[in-house]
Amino acid sequence: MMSSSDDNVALSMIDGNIDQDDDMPLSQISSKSTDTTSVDSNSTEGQKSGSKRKASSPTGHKAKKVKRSKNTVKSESDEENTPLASTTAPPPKKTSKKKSESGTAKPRNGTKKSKGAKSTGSNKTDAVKKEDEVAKTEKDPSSTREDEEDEEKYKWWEAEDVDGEQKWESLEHNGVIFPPDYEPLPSHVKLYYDGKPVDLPLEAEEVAGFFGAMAETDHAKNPTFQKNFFEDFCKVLKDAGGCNVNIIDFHRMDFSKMHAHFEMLRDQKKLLSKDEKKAIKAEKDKFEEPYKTCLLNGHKEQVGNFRIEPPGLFRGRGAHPKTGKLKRRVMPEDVTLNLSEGCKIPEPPQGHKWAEVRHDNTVSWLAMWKENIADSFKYVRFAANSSIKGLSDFKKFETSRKLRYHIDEIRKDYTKMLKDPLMQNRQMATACYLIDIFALRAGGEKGDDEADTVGCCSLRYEHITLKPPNKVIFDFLGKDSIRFYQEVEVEKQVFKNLRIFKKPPKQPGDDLFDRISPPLLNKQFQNYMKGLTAKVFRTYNASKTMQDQLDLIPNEGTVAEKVVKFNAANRTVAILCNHQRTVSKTHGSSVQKIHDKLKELEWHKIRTKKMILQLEPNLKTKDPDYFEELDDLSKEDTEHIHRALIERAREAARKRFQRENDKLKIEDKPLLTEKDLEEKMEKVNELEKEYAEELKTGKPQIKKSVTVEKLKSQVDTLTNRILNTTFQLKDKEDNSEVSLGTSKMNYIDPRLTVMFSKKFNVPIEKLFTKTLRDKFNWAIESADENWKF
DNA sequence: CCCGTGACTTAGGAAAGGGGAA
DNA sequence: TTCCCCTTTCCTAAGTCACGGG
Repeated sequence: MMSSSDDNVALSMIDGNIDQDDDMPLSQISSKSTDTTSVDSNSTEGQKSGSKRKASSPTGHKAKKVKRSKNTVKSESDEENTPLASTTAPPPKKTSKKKSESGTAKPRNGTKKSKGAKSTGSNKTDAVKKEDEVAKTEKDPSSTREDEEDEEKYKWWEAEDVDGEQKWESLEHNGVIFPPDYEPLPSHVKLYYDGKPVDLPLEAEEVAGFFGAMAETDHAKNPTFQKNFFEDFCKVLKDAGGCNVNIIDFHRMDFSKMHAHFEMLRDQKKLLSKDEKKAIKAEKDKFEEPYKTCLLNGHKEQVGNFRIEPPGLFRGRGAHPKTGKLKRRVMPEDVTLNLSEGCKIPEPPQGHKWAEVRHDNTVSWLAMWKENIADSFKYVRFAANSSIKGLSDFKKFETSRKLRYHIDEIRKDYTKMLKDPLMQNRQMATACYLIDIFALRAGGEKGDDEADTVGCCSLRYEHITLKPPNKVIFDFLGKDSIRFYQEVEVEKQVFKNLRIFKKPPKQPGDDLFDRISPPLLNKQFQNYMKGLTAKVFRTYNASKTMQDQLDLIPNEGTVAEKVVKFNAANRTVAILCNHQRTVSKTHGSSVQKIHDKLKELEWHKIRTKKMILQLEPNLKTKDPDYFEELDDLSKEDTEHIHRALIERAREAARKRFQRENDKLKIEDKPLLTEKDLEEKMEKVNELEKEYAEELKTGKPQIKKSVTVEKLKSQVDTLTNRILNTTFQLKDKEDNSEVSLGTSKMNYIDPRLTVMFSKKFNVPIEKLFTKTLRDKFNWAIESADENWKF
């Protein structure tokens, strides 16, 4: 499928003379140093040339990653870096913000009015405002900060900025919650092997149980998952002393009894009465209370994940080589706490001790442990509504917002650099283009023991297909193994470059961008603006897109309509960022259901109109438009609807019968008999006959009491419902595989949403859920209807 | 100067909750 | 009022990126 013809031949030379060798994939160059500078990499070359990655499978999956040595091309330094470098015109003003000035300083321009006025008195010296470009004039007496400890939320954005390096002054918390100890299964619930019950030691039973609980999931059917699980299970079993059966083959194990047991437990839980559930919840809440919050600089703040992750089987996403491995139980001895020196240290669980207690105020985690799958750290952190998270979120958006002062120049520069004679620079420019235009992620290198996913810099030969004159088809798995598939048109020069990046001897499995890497890219970006990295482009372009989309919405219509339009704008952003969700298993049927409902509503409406005509036949000539749709439904459709209605009526009758009987049984009264049921059914049968007749004559029966007025109002109601349902259907289909939440939560500057809410008079509750309102409280309180990204 | 480590953001799916239709 | 489905929240995996030490 990689149509080689297009890709490989005739690489029209780019303008400028390009050193032949410069075009050679790095991995092929052996000792010559082409890039003027460098490539003195000979040292490393040896290994490289031999080890180039090959596609290991027809599908083009990588075989193994070889570290590439980046040294090689060192930055062509400076001067020939026309680059993306420097010259950058400094943005207007803006000098102010450096973090360095902790405290004091700054409120450059003030605030937007009013809002602030509410409780706290107004002046926000705050970080938020201070950044505000809108030069409003009010000055701002450096404010008095309130010290009240009001338990109501501490408004960090109205306080002085805090310096960057240090994350907190004081931090006090109650530690973490450990998962409950393993509870052995009842003795009759067992794993079976070759049909025989297995007596497992507790440690192994627990692991078997992890699998048993998920026996019916897709994970459990995945061979890699099974293999990894089985290896770890066998190891645990062996370490625990083995069991009565010699277990050597995963497929001879039978988890069905275990699985049934867990299902039963779940059902049981579901069956608890409302009160019981409530009581359990209350107890749980009470227990968790102390862990939910902590004291940060004297202010109460929420903790995010205060629960240590329970043991289980690792559920990797996509084709993860380690999926199914045992995630071992985390003990207090694995956990490092971080809090203020001198404050009370939370007690570790009975008989245990903490791995370490640290007092590092340059980090923002409360506790940490090492996880055994990827050997990386897990952290207990503040919740999204905390000041620490809020501040860094705010900074993130401010940084991306500043990109607007540089974006023109950046675009100009990379466009120019697309033709640079130096291969590395062309790669750099092309990558910038892709990141900027298609919102690709940076794409760092990944290991063999991770899922094979890519971003910009790690794109490989097989991930793009070129169709002259300038069409590119991207098809690769990105973060979370979500597919990125797009057929797009690109700048002529980008197309040429990509073709060169695929030039032989490159082949499937090879990196397109073999001379650059995210760090290199980011280093260039820093030349334009402090804090500028690849990911900032995603934030910038997402928020910019949102702003532009919102600007197109007319300020009219009902709240519901405006919300729909807002969501449409949101959707544009989500599509830009490729935020997907798997269509729910029930999606197809639920769409079908809405279709059916729609048909039924139409039928109902037509039928009602027919009734009107029966009452007053001359209306048809008076208002032909109104009765135009009378023949819209085919006989088959009508019949189909009739049948569905009848069937539903029967079903309902049966259910009602059942329910009544259940009730009578409890009350110990005589039950209804089959005959009673038949009676009920008889009514339905009559209806059926009525419909059959109606189908023949086309004339519905009319009850005595109806009037034309009543019928007309029924028609109106139906018309409305049809309209609403149609909208609902469209929304559902448009949204079926797009996830709006991720962009709303991470990419769209929340002040845009707040601006929309205020300007369009849409209650913020319609746009932000409770959690998002908490998380973005700073935005809600600081942006007004004129705010601009 | 790497390159591994550490810390932090971003991400989709599962579970829980809640509100509307029957 | 119950039940079901959609929305929200929880969970934790999977990215990005800076930095420090050999």
